[in-house]
Amino acid sequence: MKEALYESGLFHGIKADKVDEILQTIHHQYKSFQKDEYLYYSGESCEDMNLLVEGSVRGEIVDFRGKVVKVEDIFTPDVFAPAFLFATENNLQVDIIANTKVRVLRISKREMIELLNRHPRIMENYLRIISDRFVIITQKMKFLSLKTMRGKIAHYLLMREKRKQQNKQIRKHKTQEQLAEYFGVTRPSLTRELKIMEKEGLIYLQDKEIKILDKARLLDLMRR
Amino acid sequence: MKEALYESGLFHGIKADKVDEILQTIHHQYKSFQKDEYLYYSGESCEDMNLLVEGSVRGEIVDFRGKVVKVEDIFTPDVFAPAFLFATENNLQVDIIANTKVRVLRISKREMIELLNRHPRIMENYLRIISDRFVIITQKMKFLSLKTMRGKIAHYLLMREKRKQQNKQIRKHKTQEQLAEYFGVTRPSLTRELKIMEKEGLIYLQDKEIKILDKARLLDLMRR
DNA sequence: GGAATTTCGTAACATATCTTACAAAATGGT
DNA sequence: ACCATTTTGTAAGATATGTTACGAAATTCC
Repeated sequence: MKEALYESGLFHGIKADKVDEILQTIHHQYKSFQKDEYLYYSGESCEDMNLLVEGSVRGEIVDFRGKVVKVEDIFTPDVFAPAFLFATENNLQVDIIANTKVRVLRISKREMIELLNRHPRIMENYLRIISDRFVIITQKMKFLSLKTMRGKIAHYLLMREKRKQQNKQIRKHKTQEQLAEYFGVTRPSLTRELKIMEKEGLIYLQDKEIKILDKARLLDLMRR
Repeated sequence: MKEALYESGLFHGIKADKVDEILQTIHHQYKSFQKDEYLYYSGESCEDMNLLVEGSVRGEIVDFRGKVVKVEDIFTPDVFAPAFLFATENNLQVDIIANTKVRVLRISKREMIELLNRHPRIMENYLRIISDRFVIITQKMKFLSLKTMRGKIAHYLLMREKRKQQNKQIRKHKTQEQLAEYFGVTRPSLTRELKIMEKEGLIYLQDKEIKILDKARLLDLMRR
């Protein structure tokens, strides 16, 4: 659990014993949550920095009434909702829900500002964390703005391909059910479209995996 | 033009002569652009902080092929693309285009970090700027994730209402053409839906303005 | 290895939005 | 006040995706 801290983006580039030393100089606390417990409700204001040291949480966008889209999963040892802490309107736009048993390190905004001022490295780290999250959400938005289901499928497949080639984390296989949710469409519609794309020779469905056959035409699909 | 600096979020809470003094200690430059000139292309890496001191720019999301969505307009005296400067993957996801004749203050990343370390107030300001932008884009995403056109119309109208009541900038009337683009639908479809909603007594179309008649039912529409 | 559960394939029909086209109405310039 | 241009209203047919329902195939559990 402590190791999570040392490996976190927040303390990146700072030696373990130095991290301990720094933590002794500031108020902080650990808090635990059960699986499926809400860490924050949408609309609630965020007064603390939250660093996951055990487990994972998800952010879900909520509208005035019901859930709409899962934004993303955050895993140990990442900070979640880094931006809402410092925003003028610091009310969370999302629900934060524990995927598993969870433990977080909490540091108040006031203390956090102190920390950032005293430790240039942590400041740079925190800026990077917020900024990276911003980039991710921008990409997500780009994805949502794709109009057709084909476009989304093509985008998803090509990104996955790209990640594989860069040897980044190869994430586990998603079921069509999960994919459909990710795309914001219904499962039967997704299946239908996938089969049509297969007939057209764009992709190949094998062992519940989706293989790319015609990359060029997939790229073409994303025009609109 | 100088006044823009003093009123900017970046130097908020810092007196004008102090701003001048600070600027003398760090390298910086001013750069001008014509209307419609590209300040940055999507994919280009961002190595400088950019503070608008004259004019306005817009960010446009670009896909592998064509434009998709206008993200937002940035006006003097705001910073644009504040997150990309510090992101690990610091390639811009958007095109930045001059809406008008534009002048920007540029400070390199290295100098910027110096600045943030030396001046706690500027650091807090910069964090707030990034964070606020994050909140805006999250809201935008929330909007995009609304499935039905009715939901989007309802959301838009209710937000506009809210802004009016808070006496925030009352933006100029949008044509149906512009609204349709904003919603990502075609113009005839929007007109049709608006007329139907009018018949149902939800809204009232008068002088090209959309008036709210039944707030409660509009709220209801956003469920899905 | 058989039963229970999950995942996938498919079909018929419903609905929302798009496409294209045209005309009416409003607006702006001179 | 008139003409040119923009904006809005409308309609018919096309297309994409949703809904519901059911069976087949695959996977997991005991």
